[in-house]
Amino acid sequence: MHIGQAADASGVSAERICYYEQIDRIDAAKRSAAAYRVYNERDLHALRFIHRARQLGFSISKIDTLLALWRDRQRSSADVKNVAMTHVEELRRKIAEHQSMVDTLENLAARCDDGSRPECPALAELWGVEP
Amino acid sequence: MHIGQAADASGVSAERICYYEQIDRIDAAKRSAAAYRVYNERDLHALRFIHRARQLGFSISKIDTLLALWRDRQRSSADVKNVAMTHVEELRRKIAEHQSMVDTLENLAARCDDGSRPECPALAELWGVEP
DNA sequence: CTTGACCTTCTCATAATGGGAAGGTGCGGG
DNA sequence: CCCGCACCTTCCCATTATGAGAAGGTCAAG
Repeated sequence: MHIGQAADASGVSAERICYYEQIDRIDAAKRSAAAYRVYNERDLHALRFIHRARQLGFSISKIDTLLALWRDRQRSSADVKNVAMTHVEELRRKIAEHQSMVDTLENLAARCDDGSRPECPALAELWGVEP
Repeated sequence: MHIGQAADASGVSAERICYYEQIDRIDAAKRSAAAYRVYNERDLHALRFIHRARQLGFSISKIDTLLALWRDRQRSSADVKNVAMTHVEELRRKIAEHQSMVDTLENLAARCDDGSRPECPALAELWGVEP
């Protein structure tokens, strides 16, 4: 199986697969006589794992940790859970930040006239000039 | 006022100020005899505006739009509000994405044993192997 | 054999910032 | 008056994760 098929089957684009290989996030694929990368089912599993973890917002370096835990037969569930929960806390922090931006902006917008007069108290406030 | 003081007074680091100038986001500062950048109160206003807008999550290019609206005497409140509300929608979309990641991860984690046995259903599921 | 789809590597680009090197400047103290 | 330190200048590289493109090699079908 060549890289294009592996990309289609895993959801990870061919360019990304090359990139992951380049930064040693995945093992270098075996090569055909013509130096084409060749993938097997096991490789596909790794790619699908990475795809899924990216969807869940894990950074590439965290995925590295997760893959290491997976390879480590002595890994404990608690370790995995720790990584996941640390990540959840980061996500929650970002959510809170974004929510606070939304709140502030809606407050500003509520005071921004819908009409076409040029004065906009909200913009003025952003600008640092009280209306 | 030199760049360091402008940075302290505006909350925008000196490097960022140079960067914004470089990409034409702000007007090039006047220069002293020794080619030092010199800032006045008006410049500070612009920098503070940018700082505030960054805190609210606006991208640099959206800030460009906002600054253009500010400079445009014909601007309408509605235009400003549109930019802000489009941004709010983006923020909300990100919040929803992150929240859905959190939900998925907490579901997985709930099924991940706290103990030290090596099996972790959550990781296995990520890996694509049903437990 | 030709054609088109696919593969290779290398390079550049993105967004926004941090950091450093090499060199010039401003100013207060000795 | 000069020293030294803090500050400034420009230029360049690194980051994160990915997209895109060029120039060239390969495979398979017609």
